[in-house]
Amino acid sequence: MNAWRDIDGSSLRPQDEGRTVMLAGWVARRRDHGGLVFIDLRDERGIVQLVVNPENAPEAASIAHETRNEFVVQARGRVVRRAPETVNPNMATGEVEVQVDELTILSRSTPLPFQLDEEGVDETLRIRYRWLDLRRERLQRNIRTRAKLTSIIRQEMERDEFVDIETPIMGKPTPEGARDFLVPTRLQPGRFFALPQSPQIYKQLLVIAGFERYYQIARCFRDEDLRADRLQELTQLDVELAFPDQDYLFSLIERVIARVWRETIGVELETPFPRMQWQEADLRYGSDKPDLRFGLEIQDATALTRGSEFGVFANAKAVRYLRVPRELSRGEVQKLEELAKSWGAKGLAYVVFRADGEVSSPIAKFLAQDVLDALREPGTTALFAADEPAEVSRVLGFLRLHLGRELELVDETAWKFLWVTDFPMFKWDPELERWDAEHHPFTRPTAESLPLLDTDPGAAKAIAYDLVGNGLELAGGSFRIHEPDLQARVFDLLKISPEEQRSKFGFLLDALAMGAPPHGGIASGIDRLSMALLDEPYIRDTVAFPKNQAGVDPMSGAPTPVEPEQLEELGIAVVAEVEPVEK
RNA sequence: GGGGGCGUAGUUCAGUUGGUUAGAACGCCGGCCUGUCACGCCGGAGGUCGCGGGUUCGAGUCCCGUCGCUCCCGCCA
Repeated sequence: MNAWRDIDGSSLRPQDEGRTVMLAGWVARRRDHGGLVFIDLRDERGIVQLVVNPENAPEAASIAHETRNEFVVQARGRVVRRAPETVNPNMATGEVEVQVDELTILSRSTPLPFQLDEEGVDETLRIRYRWLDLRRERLQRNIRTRAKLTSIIRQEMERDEFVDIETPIMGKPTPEGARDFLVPTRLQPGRFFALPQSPQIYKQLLVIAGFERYYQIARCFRDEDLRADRLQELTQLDVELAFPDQDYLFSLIERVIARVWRETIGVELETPFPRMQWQEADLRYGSDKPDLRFGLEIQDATALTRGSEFGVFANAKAVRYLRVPRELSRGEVQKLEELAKSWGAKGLAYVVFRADGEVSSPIAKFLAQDVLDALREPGTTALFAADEPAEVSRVLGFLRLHLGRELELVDETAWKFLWVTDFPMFKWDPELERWDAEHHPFTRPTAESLPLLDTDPGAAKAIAYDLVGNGLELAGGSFRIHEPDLQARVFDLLKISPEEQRSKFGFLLDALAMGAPPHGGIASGIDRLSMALLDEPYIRDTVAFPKNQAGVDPMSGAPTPVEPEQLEELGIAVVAEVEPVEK
């Protein structure tokens, strides 16, 4: 517990008895008793109790009945040591109280729209009155810890001589990736800047420009749907360096994270973090960000069920299963199947191996005895997905996470970090009938994968990596292509025409052609890192002024319609139906 | 774009198979008590049950629509 301090910054301690002090803060609680008024005064460091004789300070009595309102008062008084028997160890107020000689109300408060000690308050209300919500202890902790986090990041980055360089917020729309937020401009009516989804191209240009070690704590914007762990406006540590070395880059990030964990929450992380290739993560966990706080790994049964009479198994490219360490009821499995279907599964086959040796399953009769024997593990349920390998991975990956939570398999006390490496270069987009960059179009293929770009792009691997912590993607990066001809080949694969390449990335291609060193980097979402660090289920509570899930700020009302004159200047006509501007 | 959950007092919530005047706690207002600290005691104000429509003798409750919030899928290089 931090000590309460005098307005001059010195601490208040029992040995200060008799000292005259001046205090200012919020009234957290007040009571009156024995002709005295007791006020719990709160500042950012803690709570101290003021004892006021209303004869000395009539203002204290005037706030007598409003027990929850947040008055701001200033008080002058003497420090009094409290008799040990009068100190309630459960109470926030400590060994010291202040006998007040003079009390001034600096600021009054209306009744609050919600109480600060109440849980589960409607989020719209919390964001609308964010200045109140932020007074809560948990939010104070979150925002202050986040500040500590960015401070440590800067110290560590600068220790390794990375240079902090700002890049434009108003830039060029990006054809790949997320939807852009657009910014019109009066000087060029009808044209738009885009807010950066990341400073990707700028950071490459900076390294090409001779800043061999660049970093920035950058704002990024993506006009996509929000989630409990996703914001539209996010902050990331952005890092790029020339002549990159993956081991160095990993150790740099590990050093930052280990120090943050140690100095903010007192947790000693073991470094270096383990590494796992993407393919292994996909097979064992059905995810590129596996949560290693529990087992329940995906098992393969493709070969085993190849000759099965069960057509779904016999014909599927992949048959895999999760072994649930329980005998699930039919109702439970049905619920799981519905979930699996909502994730795109065609069905969910299951076999319950009862503790007594019995097998209960609608598909058991189609499975040969030796197959059942091979799978048998009494007291468990095997849940099967059979489909294309990618589909099976996806569905079982979701199912694994769901079961981990549902069956409380997750070790909530654990910190499980790992690097996922060797991502594929591309994934096939069946709708657009073209390859899509798994990471981004500037990602460097591994040397071994270069020949595959022509023969089998789907098998090509990238020098790309993610840092995963407790199932959250906490950082991601890659080495970049620094040869213009290789970059053009990758653009070709992504079906970006030469004309498009020129118009959209001409400046990058030009820069690559003028002596670009090998380079690469990493970016780490500060919001999500804070979320992991603080064990916050909602990323919004790591941000001082978040927007709601609809991307609206209930506090200011933004975004709002604008005056017709403003649109006129910008050369914009709005076709959406919106309420006119509120005056 | 799709699916789930929620919407009742300022706040958090309860509200039975549809049935008198819709409740509790906290907060707020008034009074009392008086070294209190989740203070206590007495009293009071406060509700378009999100909105619209329907079924019914009767709807907070059932049905349809709609809006808002939230969680998830898609999407997020």
